[in-house]
Amino acid sequence: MTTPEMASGSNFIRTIISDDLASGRRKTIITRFPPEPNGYLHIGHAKSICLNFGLAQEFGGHCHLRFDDTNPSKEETEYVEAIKEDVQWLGFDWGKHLYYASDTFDQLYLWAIELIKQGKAYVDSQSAEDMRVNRGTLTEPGVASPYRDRSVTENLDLFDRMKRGEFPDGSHVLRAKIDMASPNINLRDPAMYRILHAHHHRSGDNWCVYPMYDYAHGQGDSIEGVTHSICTLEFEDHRPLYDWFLRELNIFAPQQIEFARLNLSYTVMSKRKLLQLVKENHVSGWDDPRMPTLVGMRRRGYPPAAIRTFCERIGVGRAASWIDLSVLEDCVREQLNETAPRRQVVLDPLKIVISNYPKGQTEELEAANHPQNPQAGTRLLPFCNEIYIERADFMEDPPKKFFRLGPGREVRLRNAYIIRCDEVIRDEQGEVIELRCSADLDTLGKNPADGRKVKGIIHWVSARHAKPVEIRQYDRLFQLENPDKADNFLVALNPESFQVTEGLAEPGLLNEEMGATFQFERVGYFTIDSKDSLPGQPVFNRTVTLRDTWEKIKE
RNA sequence: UGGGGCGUCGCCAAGCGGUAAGGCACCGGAUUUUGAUUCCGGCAUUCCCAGGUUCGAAUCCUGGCGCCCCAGCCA
Repeated sequence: MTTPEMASGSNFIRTIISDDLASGRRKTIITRFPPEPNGYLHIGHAKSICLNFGLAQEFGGHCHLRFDDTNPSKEETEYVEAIKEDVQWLGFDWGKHLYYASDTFDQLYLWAIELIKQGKAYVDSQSAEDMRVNRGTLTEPGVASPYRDRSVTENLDLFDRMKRGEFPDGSHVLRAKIDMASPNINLRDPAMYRILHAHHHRSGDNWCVYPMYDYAHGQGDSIEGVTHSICTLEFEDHRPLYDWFLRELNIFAPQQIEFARLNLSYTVMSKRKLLQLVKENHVSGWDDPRMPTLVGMRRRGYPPAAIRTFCERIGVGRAASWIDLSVLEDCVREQLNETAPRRQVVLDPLKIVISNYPKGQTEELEAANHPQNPQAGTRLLPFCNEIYIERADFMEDPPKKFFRLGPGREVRLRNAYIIRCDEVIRDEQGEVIELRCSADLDTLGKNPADGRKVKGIIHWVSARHAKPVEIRQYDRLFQLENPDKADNFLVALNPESFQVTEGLAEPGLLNEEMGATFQFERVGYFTIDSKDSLPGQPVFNRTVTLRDTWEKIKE
C-alpha cells in the first residue's frame, strides 16, 4: 500500500536507509513496531507506526508487529487485541509477521547461560536498595557488588535455581558484567533477568525469571532480522548496551536509530497519566472521544487517513518538538472536507414563521450532498412555513460586517429561498423567541430577478419535519498548552471539554450508519457515536468544527 | 558542573562548503447558495551567540549560551 500522503520529503532515517540499500550494506529492509501491551495506543504511537510501516512500504521491505511482553506484571491480553485492531484501523498490515518477545524466552535463556559461561554475566544477590546505592550517581562511579566475582559454576547453579523458582522475587538478579565505572549508567552492570513469580499472558507459569527490556529487545530484533530498529530518543543511551549484547553473542546486528517522540499541545501522552484519567473517571474510558488514543480518535470520527497525513506532515527529527493540536485538527478537516456528505442541522434553534408561505404546504427541495462532488448525489429537504435557524445567525443590532439576519435584512436560506426579517417577537423577559419573515418565492435556485445582492447564507431545518438529536460537543481535554508543566496535570483539565445539547436535524439523518461522519453545513463535522447511539436515535460526536473566520473578524 | 543529544521563519522541517526547499499558520486578493472549500500572490540578506579557517560557511574549527534525556529488579 502506498498512499499519496506518504509521497515524501526527506528525513534523516530515510537517508540512512536509502544509503544502506545503495551501498549494499542491507539487501532489504525490515522494521518493526514493538508496543508493550500494557495500555492503548495513542497518537504518539501512530507516529511510530506510520514511520516504521511507511518506511517498509516505501523501500519494499517488511514491518513486523512485535509485542514487547517481557513484564508479566503489567501486561494484558485485552491490550494485545486492541493494539492489533488499532494498527489495522490506521491502515497497516503486518501480514504473517506477528511476533512476541515472549516467543524468544527459550533462546534468550540459552544466550544468558552462554554469557555466564564466558564470564560476561553473574548472579547478584544484593537487595534492590544496595544495587541502587552501589550503582553510583551521575557524577560518581559505581561500586562493584560483593557477588560480582562468583565462579561460573556458582552463577550457573544460581541462575538455574532462579529459573526453577527456588527463590523469592527480588532475591537475586542476573546482571551483565560490563563496567561499574562507566559514565553511561546503563553500562554499570545492567540487570538482564529478574525473578518474577507471575503468570504471563502467553507463557503461563512456565517461567519464574523474565528478561529485561535491554536484554530482550536487541536480540528480538536480531532473531527477526530487523535491519533498522527505530525507537525514541530516550533509548539513545541504551544503544551501547544494545550493541554490546549483539556483539558478545556474535549474532546478526540490527541498527538502532532514535528519533524525537511526538509532543502535542493541550494533551498528555504518558500511559500512566492516560490510565489515571480513565481510572479516576475524568473521562469515560480509553475510547472517550477526547482522549489522544487511537480508539478515542476513532470514536470521535478522526479518519485514519487524517492521522497518516498528520504523521507525514510533522516530519521526523531529533530535536524536541511541540506540535500544535490545530495541526492535527486541520488534517482532519482536510480529509473530511473531501469525504463527508453535507447535512443541515440546527444546534441552537430560533423559530421563524414565513408569513407569505402557504400554511398547510410542504415542498421537497433538492440539496447537494457535496457541492464540489456532484457524484455524491442529492437529497430532498422538506420545507414549510415554519423553520428553525441558528440563534447566532440573527442579531437585533448587527454590526456592518455581519451579513446574516437582522430586522429588515435579507438572507438566503441554504438550498432554499431568500427571506426578509419583518418582525421580531419576544417573551415577557424581552428575549427574542420568534421571527416573522417573508420569502421571495422567486429565488429558489436562482438570484433575485431585480439584481439585488444577498450575501448571507444560513442553514435551517423545517420545524414540522426536523428531528431532535443528541449532540456532544467536544473540545480540548486540557486548557493548558503543556499540562505536564502543572504540579498536577489534573488541574489543567478543561471543564468545558464536553457539552451535550439537543439539536434539530433534517429527517434523513435518523437512519444513518454507526460511525458515519457528516458535515453539518456552516457548523462542523459530526460522527455518529458507535457506542451510545440506538437505531433511529443517533448521538452525534462533534469531530471538529469548521474553520471560522467570522470568529476572528468579530474580535 | 559525569555521559548522551538537540538548537534553521510563529510551529514543524529540508539542507552535509557554493551563496536559505517544502508544509502548516499568518497576511493580501479572486471565485463561491457553507463567512467552509478552492484558487492566485506575499511571507528568513539569514540559520542560538562570539571568534576563526576559506575566494566562499547554516554547513568546517574553537569557545560560549540555552534546552532535552539517563542513577527501575519499567519499557
